[in-house]
Amino acid sequence: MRLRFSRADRIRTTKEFREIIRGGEKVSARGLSVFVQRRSRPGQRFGLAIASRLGGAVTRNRIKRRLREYVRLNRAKMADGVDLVVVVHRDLSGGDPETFREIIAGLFRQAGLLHDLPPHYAEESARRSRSR
RNA sequence: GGAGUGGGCCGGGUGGUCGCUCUGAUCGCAAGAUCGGGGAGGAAAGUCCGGACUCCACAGGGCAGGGUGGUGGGUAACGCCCACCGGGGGCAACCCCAGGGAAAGUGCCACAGAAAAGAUACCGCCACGCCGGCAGCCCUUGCUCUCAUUCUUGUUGGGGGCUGCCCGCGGGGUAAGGGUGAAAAGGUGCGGUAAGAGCGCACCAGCAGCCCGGUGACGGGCUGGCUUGGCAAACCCCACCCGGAGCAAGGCCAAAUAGGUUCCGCCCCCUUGCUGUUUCAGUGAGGCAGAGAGUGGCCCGCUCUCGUGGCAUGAAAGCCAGGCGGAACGGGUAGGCCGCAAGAGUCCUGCAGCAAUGCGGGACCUAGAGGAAUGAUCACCCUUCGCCGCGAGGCGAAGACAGAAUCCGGCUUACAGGUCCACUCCGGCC
RNA sequence: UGCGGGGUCGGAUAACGGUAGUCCGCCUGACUCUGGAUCAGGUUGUCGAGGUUCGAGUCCUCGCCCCGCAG
Repeated sequence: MRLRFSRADRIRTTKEFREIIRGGEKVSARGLSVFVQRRSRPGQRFGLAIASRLGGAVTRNRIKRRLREYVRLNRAKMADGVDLVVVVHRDLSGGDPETFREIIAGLFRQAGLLHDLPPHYAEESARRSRSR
């Protein structure tokens, strides 16, 4: 499986965001929240939201890009048939990428979305499958 | 070499892998795939000004409101830029200035001070007049000294006059002085005067007129009368500018649901009492074929409601209104597409101009997202710092401010570090 | 995108352009066996940078931050 994350995989309208946040199940940990709405159709869709008081456009974009990169590399191991909205309330732009990944993986595992291996194994297997 | 002033440029590089997005070609019914190409900034920022563009409004002008404010030029326009003038700062290069009007009017100037602006004001100074006191001199008179005396001496006895000084009062002159204040009625000096005063004179500051230079702000010279506090980023006056809203502008396509307009169809049957009374209409009761609602798990049953109203007519047809069902049309919401990337464009260059800039010539095409792309990772190099090492070098860390959202011209603010040019001052050497 | 309002001690809130107050808090002392209450004294502030003015919390310009409104 190719590791992609394109426009069709994103939640793109205010109405859908509101629906998922209103009706979804909420799990929070370490400055992050995720709202989960289960769907009957297959596939996952993600909406990423960064609180505007966390900083300027540069820091918010940095957080969002890191988050998106994590989702791109790891969504194959995550539950199917869900819509997710991930909300960031804390500035995670500092610090090294490894701890950032651990924080997100912890949240997803707590929400019961990530059934698989710990994150560094996931990284490792991803790299192996790439080189293969 | 040191210190500084003004201006320009850059602001990590190369390669590999995995992605995102736009686009060209090919393949594919489509989803998409393959190959090729493009993909943040000097401030993209703040949104402080000015335009382009779009829609609305509009005969012309004014008021209100807002903005700008030395002069000349540049520009599509500006609160921007250039040059110059005036003022201020710096030894200098150079920098800073909302820099029109205070004699149109209103207002304010705390504390202190006589007074903060109408100087008929207060204190003071000055001469004059009056009252009083003191001192000196003179006149007169009493007493005394003396044997005596009109003389002389003495007298802190009385009266009068003159002069000087002092206190008070009166009506005048004066604006020199008043030490407070951020600021004091042009300043300094000489003359002058009862005392004084631009009262007169010289210089300085300022004002007005004339002449000369300059497009002009203004500068220089001469002459004159002697003179006007500050604040307009207080109200205000003057000159000039401004129609309003904004790409979520605006245009096109266009579901579902509700509503609008038009058209078509349907709005009933049986028995019987009463009223008008030919059919028929109204009204009441029943039948229970039909529709709807409620109830019971369903068929079915039970209960309730509906099964038109008006005009017109001898009557029907008809017309108007209403209800139900169906079709079409238009507006419009979600959503989609356009607006939206060839432009006051970028680079090189000639001419005009002190310059801003203008007029030409040549070459080039350079982001286009929309809950919002431009990222992640690895290796090598570059810069800086720390540690180790005598050293060559090794290890580790860091690499500014910041992210397009219709576009453009400015302003302002943020910014590690690097680099280039011109100029000024100081020191040294030749 | 276009508007509007506002930043004053630790908190709340006043102040014509003229000495920055008031309440709560905090500290010290008095009172009390101690604490509380009470009384007296003290502490700390105009969002930042420029400008106008003799003088700025107040007026002007620029910046920073907060809150709100409209589509």
